[in-house]
Amino acid sequence: MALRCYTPRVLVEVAVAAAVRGRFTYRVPSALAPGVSLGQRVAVPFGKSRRATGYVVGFPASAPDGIELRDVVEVLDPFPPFTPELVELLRWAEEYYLVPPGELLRAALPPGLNARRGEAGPARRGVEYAAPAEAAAGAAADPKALARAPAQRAVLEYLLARGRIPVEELRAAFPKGRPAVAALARRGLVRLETETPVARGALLPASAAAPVLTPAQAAALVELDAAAGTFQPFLLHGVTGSGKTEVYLQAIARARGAGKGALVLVPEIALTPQLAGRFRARFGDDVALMHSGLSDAERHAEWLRLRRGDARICVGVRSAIFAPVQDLAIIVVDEEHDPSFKQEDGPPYHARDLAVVRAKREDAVLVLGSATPSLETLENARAGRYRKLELPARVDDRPLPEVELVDLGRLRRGGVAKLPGLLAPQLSEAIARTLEASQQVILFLNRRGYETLVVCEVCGAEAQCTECAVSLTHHARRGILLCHYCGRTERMDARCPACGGVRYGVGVGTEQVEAAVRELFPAARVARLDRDVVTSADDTAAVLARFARRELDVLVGTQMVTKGHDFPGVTLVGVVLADTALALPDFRAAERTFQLLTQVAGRAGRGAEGGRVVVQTFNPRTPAIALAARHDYAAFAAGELDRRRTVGYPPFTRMMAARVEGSEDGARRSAEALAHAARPALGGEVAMLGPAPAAIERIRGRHRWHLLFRADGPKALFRVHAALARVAVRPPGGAAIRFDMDPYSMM
DNA sequence: AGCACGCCGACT
DNA sequence: GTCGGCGTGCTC
Repeated sequence: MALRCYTPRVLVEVAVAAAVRGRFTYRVPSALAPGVSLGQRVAVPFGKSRRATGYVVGFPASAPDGIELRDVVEVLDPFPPFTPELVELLRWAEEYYLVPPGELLRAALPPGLNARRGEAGPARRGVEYAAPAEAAAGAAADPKALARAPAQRAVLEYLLARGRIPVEELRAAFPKGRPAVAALARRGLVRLETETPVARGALLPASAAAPVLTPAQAAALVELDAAAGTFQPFLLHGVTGSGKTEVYLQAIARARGAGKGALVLVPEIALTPQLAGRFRARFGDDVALMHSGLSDAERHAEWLRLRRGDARICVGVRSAIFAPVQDLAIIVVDEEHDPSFKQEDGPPYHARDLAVVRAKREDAVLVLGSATPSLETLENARAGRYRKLELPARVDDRPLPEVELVDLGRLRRGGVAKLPGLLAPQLSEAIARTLEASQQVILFLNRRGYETLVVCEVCGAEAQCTECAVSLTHHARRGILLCHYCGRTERMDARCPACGGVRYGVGVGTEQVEAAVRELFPAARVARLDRDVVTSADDTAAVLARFARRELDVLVGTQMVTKGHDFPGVTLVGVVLADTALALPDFRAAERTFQLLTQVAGRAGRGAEGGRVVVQTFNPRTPAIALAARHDYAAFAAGELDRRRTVGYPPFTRMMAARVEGSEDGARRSAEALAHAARPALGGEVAMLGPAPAAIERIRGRHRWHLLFRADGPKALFRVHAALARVAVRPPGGAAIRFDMDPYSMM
C-alpha cells in the first residue's frame, strides 16, 4: 500500500530547538515538500497544543514504529540558512559537546535571522531559471488538464508567454506561487535550472598591493600552497610582529584565485577596524565580517552575502566557524591560543577545535597561527599531526623588545610601602623618558576599577555582593561599588555599613593607574581602554584610532590593549602587575600568564625606534614570567608540558565538567546525585574530582557546584555522561546542569 | 521547556 | 473531604 515513491522528503528528521533531547520525525505535506531541504527551519507541532521551531537535520527512510506522525506546519525560510556541510558539522558538534539537538543550529544562526524570519534568497549560488517544458503548451491548451489547479494554470500561462525567466521574477509575479511552480515541475510541465556564474576571483579589485615576503613567510606560503585542496593542518608559529597576517592574506588570495572560499577566525577583541580594514583593502567586498559589533540586521546581511556566494571570505569571531562560506579551501585561526575561541555562555564549543573538524570535512587547509601556541596545538604538532611552520624573526629584522622585571616584593621589603597606582620608580622613570622622546606608552593591567577590594579597618568586614560570593570593586569616578559578576552597584560609603568604621581600598585597577599617570605626568595625554570607558566596538575603535594618530601619549587598559594592534609609536609597554592571572584556580594559569605577557610585550617596538617592556611582579622567578621576559617560548612550553604530563592534565588527558546551578540545597543535592550516578561508570579509567562548590560559590543568588572528570580520551567521558543523563534531565531540587567538554574556565 | 499525571501534607 | 506541593514521564 505504502507508495514509498521516490519523491524524497516525505519524512523529515527535525531537531526541535527546545531543551528536549532528541530528534523527531515529521511528515511533510506535499505542498511544503519542495521547500524542505537540509538545514531548513520549520515550524512543527510539539507536545500538547504547542508549536516549536526546529531544524531539518535528515531525511529518514522510515518512521519509528508505533508513533502517529504529525505534519510540518510551515517552512520558515525561503531557502535553508545552512549548507548541508554545516548541518553535518553542527550535528557532529552537538554530539561532541553534549548539547541537545538543535541548540547549536539555533546558536549558530545570526540573531537577526532567528528573530526576523529568513529573507528571500536563492538556495544555490547562481541564478535559477524557470522555463516551460515541451508538454506545457498542450497541457495549458487542454481545458481539463489543469482545471482544478487555477494557480498552476496561471503560472504556466505566464511562463508560456515569457519563456525562460529567472525564478525571482516568477516569485514577484506570484508571491504565493511557490507550491504551484513546484507542482508544475513535478508534472514535468516546467523546467527549473540553475546557472552557475563564472568565478568571481578575477573580477576583484586588488586595491592594496601585497608586500614582498620575507624568506620565512615565502617558505610558509609555499608549504600552504602545496597542501591546497587537501585537509592539512599547519601550526604557524611566528613571533609577534613576524607578519603572520600577510601569510594569511596571500594564502587566501591563492584560494580565491582558484575560485574557492576562505574563513578567518580571530579573537573577540582583535577584530578591530584595523584588521578588518586590511582584509577589506586586499579583497574588497569579497569579505564578510562577523562580530558582535554588528547590529542584528548587519550580521544577517553578511550571513546572506556568504550564503548566496556574493562574499567568499569570512572574517569573524568564534561563532563565524559556522558561517556559510561556499567551497571552503582554507581556514585560518589567528591567535589560536586565545581563550575567547571557547564559548562559555550558551552551548559550549571550541571554535579552534571545530575548525579542525570543519577543515577535515571540507578538505580545506587549516592554519593555526600564534606567537604562543596553546599546549594542545603544540603537542599536536610535536606528535606530527600538524605541520609546523616557523616565522622566527620580526619583519625588517626588528629585535624583540627588551623586557625588564621589577620585583615588587623586594621593593616592599626595601621599605617602599606604597606605590601610587602601583607604579614603581623604574616604570615611572621609563614613562617619563618615553614621553620626553615624544613616543607612546601602553600600560596593561588586567583589572578594572579603582580598587579591587574595600575593607573596614575597624571590624575587617569586606564589601561583598549580596547576590554573588565575590567582593565588590570600587569604581571611584562613578562613586560606586560594583559587582563584576552580576553588575549590581552600591553607593561607595567611606564608612563601614556594619560598624561605622573607616574603610580603605586594596588592590590596584586600571582606573587608579590612569589617575596616577595623570598626576605624575600632568602634561601627558592619557586615555583608558576597558569595558568601563568603552561600551561598543565603535567606541573602542575610536580610542584606538586616536592613539594610532598619536593624539594620545599613554594608553592604560585591560586585555583590550594587548591584541593585534600595530602602533609604531609605542616604544614602552608597562605591565603594572603580571601576577593577576597566575593566582586563578586553573591548570592553565601559567600558560595564560605567559601568553598575555608575550602578547602585550609584542606591542612594543613595532616601529623603527625599537622598544622596551617593564613588567612588575611579585613572582619574578616563576617560569611563566621569567621565560616570557626572555622571549623563550620553547623553554616555557617544554617545562609546562612536562608538568601537565606529570599531573595528568590536558593535552595529555581529556576533561569534562558538569556544572550545577540552583538553590543552596538543590545545587548540593544535584551535585551529589551526579556523583552517585557517575561512580559506577568511572570504571578505573575516569577520575572524578568533586563534587565541590565552584571557585565562585554563588552568582546572581544561584549556588554553584562543579564536578570534573578526567580520562585518557573522550570515549570514557561520553560513557560517564551517558550514565548521568537521567539525573541531568531533571536534577533534584530544580537545579540546572550543564556539561562542558574540554572545559576552559575552572571558575 | 511545558504540560499532565499521581501521590502525600495542611486548609476553607 | 480537596487544594496544591513537586517528582516522573512524554513530546514525532
